[in-house]
Amino acid sequence: MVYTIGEMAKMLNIAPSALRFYDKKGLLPFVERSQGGKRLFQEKDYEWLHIIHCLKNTGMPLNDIRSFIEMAMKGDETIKPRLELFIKQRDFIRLQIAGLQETLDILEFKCWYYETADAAGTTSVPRNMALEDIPEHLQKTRRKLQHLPFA
Amino acid sequence: MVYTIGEMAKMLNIAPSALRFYDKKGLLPFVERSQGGKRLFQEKDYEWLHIIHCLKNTGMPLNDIRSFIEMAMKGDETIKPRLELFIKQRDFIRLQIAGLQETLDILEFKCWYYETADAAGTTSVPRNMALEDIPEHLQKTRRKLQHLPFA
DNA sequence: ATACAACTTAAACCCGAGTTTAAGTCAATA
DNA sequence: TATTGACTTAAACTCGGGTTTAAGTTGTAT
Repeated sequence: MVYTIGEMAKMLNIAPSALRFYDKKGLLPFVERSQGGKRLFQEKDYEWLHIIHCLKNTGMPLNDIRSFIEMAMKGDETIKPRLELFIKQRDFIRLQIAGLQETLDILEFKCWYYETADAAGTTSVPRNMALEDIPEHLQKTRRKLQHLPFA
Repeated sequence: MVYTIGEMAKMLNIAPSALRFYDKKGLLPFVERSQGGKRLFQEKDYEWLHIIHCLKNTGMPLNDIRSFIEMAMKGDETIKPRLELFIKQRDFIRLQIAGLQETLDILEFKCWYYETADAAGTTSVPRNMALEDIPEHLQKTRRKLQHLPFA
């Protein structure tokens, strides 16, 4: 079963122009062409594109994805660099999650803050609330935010 | 205590040009000027900038941050829109974290996969390994990745 | 008073990640 | 065979988020 670029784009739920763009950037060296020059996507290409999608989800730049694809197509001699690339990306994602978790703590505090302010009609109520009157799971964040003002 | 743009930039560990850029985009309406037109950053402005930094960390676009700053400066009449903005951003971050967690699972599987391939000298070893021989915490991800090829 | 570093602005430039446009080709159907 | 819709390319454009450059000003130290 082969697919045109439009069909494949629909299956992936992205624009055909994005696929052409990836191809131009060297991310799709595996895609074959018809006599007339049209791209012919195979089943296996869908899997490649799925991998590309995953890597994109991790925030990996297109250039790095291209390197990975090139390496992966070379076979077993490139196991080590591929491993290193994934380790780097894994560590990067761990950091990203940790950062977002801190941010989420702050946002949850802010939500409580403004819900309380909304109920009271003024931000002075949550702003001046004693630490022990604040919901327990927010107290740690509140202490971290000590040095911050109202906002 | 007031600071010049250069001092403030150093405290925040960003380029002065970034601060001017934020100012131009309307993110710093609170910053005052000297007679000569130089920006004078106050202690409280550091706190504002800290908030901006947090919001940027959440992936909030500068335009949304500007709205937030404008609202926050207006006082109690804008409690509700600020609350809504934070709820929106909190939910967005929750989704972002969930997505990254899935991605991390995949990357951890890939790291194991290539470590095993590296030890064996070929990807065929992890590729053809029976599900029950795979480390337990990776089995779920492996099942999810069933439909994928080698890579 | 002058030099000098650090500031000011507007405008141009850069980057990644695409989208849009223009001009042309392919191939299935009427 | 002519039309039509989906494809092709190169090049221009977009957008967010800045950085760089050029020309000029401030204000402090000598």
